[in-house]
Amino acid sequence: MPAHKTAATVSKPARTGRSARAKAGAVPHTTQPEPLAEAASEAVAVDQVDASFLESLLGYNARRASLSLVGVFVKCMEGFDLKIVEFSLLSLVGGNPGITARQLCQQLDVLPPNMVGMIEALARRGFLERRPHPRDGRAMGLYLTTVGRELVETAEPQLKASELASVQHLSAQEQTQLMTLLQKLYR
Amino acid sequence: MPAHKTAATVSKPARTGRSARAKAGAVPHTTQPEPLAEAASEAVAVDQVDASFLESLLGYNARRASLSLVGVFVKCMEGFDLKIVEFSLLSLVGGNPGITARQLCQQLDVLPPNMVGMIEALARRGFLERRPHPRDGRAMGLYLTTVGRELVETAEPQLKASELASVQHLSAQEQTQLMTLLQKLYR
DNA sequence: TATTGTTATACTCTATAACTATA
DNA sequence: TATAGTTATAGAGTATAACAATA
Repeated sequence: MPAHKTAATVSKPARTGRSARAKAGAVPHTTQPEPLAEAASEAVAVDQVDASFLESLLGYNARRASLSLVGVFVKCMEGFDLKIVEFSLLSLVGGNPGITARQLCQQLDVLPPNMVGMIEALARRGFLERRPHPRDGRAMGLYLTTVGRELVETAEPQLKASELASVQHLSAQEQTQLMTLLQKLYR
Repeated sequence: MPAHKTAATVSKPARTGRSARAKAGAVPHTTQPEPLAEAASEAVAVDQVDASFLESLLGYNARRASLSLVGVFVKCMEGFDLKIVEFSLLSLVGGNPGITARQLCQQLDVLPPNMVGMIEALARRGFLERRPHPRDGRAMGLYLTTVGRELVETAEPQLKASELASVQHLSAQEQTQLMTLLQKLYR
């Protein structure tokens, strides 16, 4: 079952600063019905937003980091007029000639009804084609066309380069560590 | 401007293995019109999907790691019937009494028209309330109700605990390194 | 009986235009 | 003139149900 559907939680760089939370008084754990943190109906203004709790969450940071890299990905694929999922699909077909729609659904976490249009659109653009599956009469194998192959062979190294450029401020060791730690999180 | 809109690229654990790509023959960079990688109309079957290129991308790994933690987040918030963005909103209001809808939009990367319903829904559920802004007649300051505060004060530590439990297979040093490296990616 | 691909459709999320009240 | 909040609406993404053909 899909693990997406996880909209906005993170976006712009958040300011540090303790203004508002300090003003409200650290929210004690004691159960005092009165006084409330902000009196009866006091109205105050927030100058600098304090997002320190969210920023302390690993998930928050992982999501922001992911969005940052997704941005690199998106920008790079714009030149090819491909969405991330479309590029990923073509890359998988390129690496797995004869792959079925069902297998792509599992890899890309796309439901079968939503995969249909995606494949058809890419086929209409001349990037891939369907052939009967050799062993399963229900399924269709997917293959890159020559144009599709050229696209993937151009896009893949370009993407790697963009990604590398975007993490140039990390040392080689840090890049390796990061990759290792990320994989530890989900594998 | 929002940085989302980045659907499926990643999901289930991908198998390692070189089956299909090896069979297709490493896709040489030379421009030989014939033979194509998969002959004229050869149909082959893919047994084990090879996602090694995608897996070599930092963005792919970051997204999968993020989705994994988002899963922890979602599961933890289910008990409170809160979406991630709703919890984040309440947490921000808790830490920033008097925060405006506009400030929340910037923090959470939600567009103003979409913020309206979210705030109203949480207000209707009795978690927060609006009061006139002390200095800006156009704006409304947001404040947690007592119920809302209790919710946040219960949910926040519970979330921290869930997150910690989900990364128990990482050493304390690795957890710190990971946090640092993630922040280096987007800050 | 279970699975692949497919259609139709509903629901959620995200985005744009435009209006009002105030700064 | 610009901004905060709001309404209406369009669009993209994601979800379920159901069907035909094949396993």
